[in-house]
Amino acid sequence: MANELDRLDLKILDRLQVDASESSSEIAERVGLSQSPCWRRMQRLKAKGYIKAQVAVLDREKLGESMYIFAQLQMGRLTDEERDRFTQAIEDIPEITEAYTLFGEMDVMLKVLAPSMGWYQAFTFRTLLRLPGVQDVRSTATLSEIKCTHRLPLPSL
Amino acid sequence: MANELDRLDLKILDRLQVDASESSSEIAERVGLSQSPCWRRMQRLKAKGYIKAQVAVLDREKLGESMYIFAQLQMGRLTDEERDRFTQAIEDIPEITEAYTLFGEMDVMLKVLAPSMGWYQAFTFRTLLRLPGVQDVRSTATLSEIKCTHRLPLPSL
DNA sequence: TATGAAAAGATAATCCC
DNA sequence: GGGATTATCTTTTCATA
Repeated sequence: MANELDRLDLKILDRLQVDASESSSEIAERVGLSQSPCWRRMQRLKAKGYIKAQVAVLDREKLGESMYIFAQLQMGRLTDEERDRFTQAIEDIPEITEAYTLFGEMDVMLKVLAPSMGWYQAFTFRTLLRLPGVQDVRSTATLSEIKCTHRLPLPSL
Repeated sequence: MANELDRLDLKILDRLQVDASESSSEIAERVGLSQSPCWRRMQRLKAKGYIKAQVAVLDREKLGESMYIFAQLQMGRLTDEERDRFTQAIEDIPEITEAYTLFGEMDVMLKVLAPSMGWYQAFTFRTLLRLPGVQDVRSTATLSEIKCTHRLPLPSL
């Protein structure tokens, strides 16, 4: 991380992870600083890239029936060009919300937000299995959500 | 979803998913509205719960070495009380960023942000396997991140 | 009922210490 | 880093269609 962050910076980052709609004075008070230095730190944290974005978290259930499905892909050997097309395809499909390469026998883990089982069935055959290099898809549907956050645990708080 | 949302509301929600730091005038311009009706819609979307929170997205890599690991848990039968303790424990462990109950033979999928393999080894034996009802843990480590977002695909945009 | 315009209030951003 | 000032944006009110 390059320790250019002190405890106050970490406190600020963690507050922003929880609620980024607070004013700089409110955050300042929470972390024990006055408004202007706190604001300066926030600007610095954005400029240095520690804060990548500020986004609204929507209520998935209120926006319609949908379920997360984990899909593990087994991949064949890919040329650089195919790998780029694969990556780009994943970027371009909004229902794929996360994608990771894996250790072990399956090669890629996807998290897919599926509007329905029928949709996912078609998605598997018409989309996933046609992506460059995809040889096999193993899917695990989720039943319910226990926890879902993007808050990163910050060291030494 | 109860169609109390029109296309403008969905456009606003999607903008906020991408960048919630924009002013209401900027968002108004993007969706083709003037500032005050746009602002009122945003308020309504918050009040009705479509917008759950507004958070900063941090750069995980800049904040130190870490890797996501997917852990699939096989669970035994749980009493209601044990289930509550299990759920609470998951809530309380910040390194567990997501948790879902599953269809199929494994019962729970966790996404864990591990600072290191050594940490995860200890976490498996000292924490996961001691949670109420946990009988077996199968872990899949990720090698690299291809995509990671919380942006929900919104219908009819 | 929804919109637009405009005033009042709060916040962000800058300056100086 | 803190305090005070200015610029900007948010939020409320009011008039209009």
